[in-house]
Amino acid sequence: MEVPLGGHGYGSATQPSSSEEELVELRKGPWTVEEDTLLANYVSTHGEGRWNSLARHAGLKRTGKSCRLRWLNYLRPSVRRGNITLQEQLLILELHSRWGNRWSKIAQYLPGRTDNEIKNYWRTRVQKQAKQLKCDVNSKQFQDAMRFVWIPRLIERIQAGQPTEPHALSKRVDPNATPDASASSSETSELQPSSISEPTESQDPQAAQNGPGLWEYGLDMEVVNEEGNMSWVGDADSLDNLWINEEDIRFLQQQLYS
DNA sequence: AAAGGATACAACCGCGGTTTT
DNA sequence: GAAAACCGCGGTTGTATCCTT
Repeated sequence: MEVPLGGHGYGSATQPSSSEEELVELRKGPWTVEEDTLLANYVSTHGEGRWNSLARHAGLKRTGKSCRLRWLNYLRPSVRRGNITLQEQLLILELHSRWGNRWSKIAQYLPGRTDNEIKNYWRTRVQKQAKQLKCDVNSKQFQDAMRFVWIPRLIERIQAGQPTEPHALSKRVDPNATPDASASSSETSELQPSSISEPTESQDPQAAQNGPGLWEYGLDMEVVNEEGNMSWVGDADSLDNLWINEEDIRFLQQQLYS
């Protein structure tokens, strides 16, 4: 499948801005099988790095940046394929709460997953939830919703689908929560309702119309006030116990990659 | 079955930091 | 020490595919 230069809406081919070599039309857009083969063969022989010269010596009419991205996000043998598992979702949520959009740093904790993949996951899944709640993904209320609802539910489902020895994680899960029937599937990328609490009238009816959001996942908190702020049931100290710590992260990584 | 919308993912761009010349 | 080149990161966009109406 040959892709014409400048195709696929990525703009026309560009010229190297600072090269003293003859002007070469650079390709953009999707990579062809031939290009992938060239790149993979070259890297396997000469190793990674020095991407600009690599691109030239490999005979690729691509920028070094493009080659690097293609290798790291797609061709590299260690790239992990398939759905983001529950454990990985949990790690992403947890680590993002600590570091924000430091995708490459987060990716370090998920071997085989690329920063691009994690970033895409965040945008498509997590930001969707925030949108449904009609709040900013970085807002306090959404952070709290993740921290006190989403993450505990994920832990719950991981535990339910993993009949192993109880771990410290389980202590942090809401004891009143009931594992849902679909919890054994680790491939499901969408959260399933477990102990469902119906949205109240004071919650956004539009959000309820838009399908299951965090409200449907057993949100154990008080209603939204006039300012759109949520106040939580329970004191902060007890809720802090729901948070997972470094040990938990190591545990999850062991579960994932052992 | 077709059209339109939503979703997932690959790839580009700009920018800032680091290394090399 | 300065300039150029390189590298990596995060944000954004385009498109193929799936889903809904």
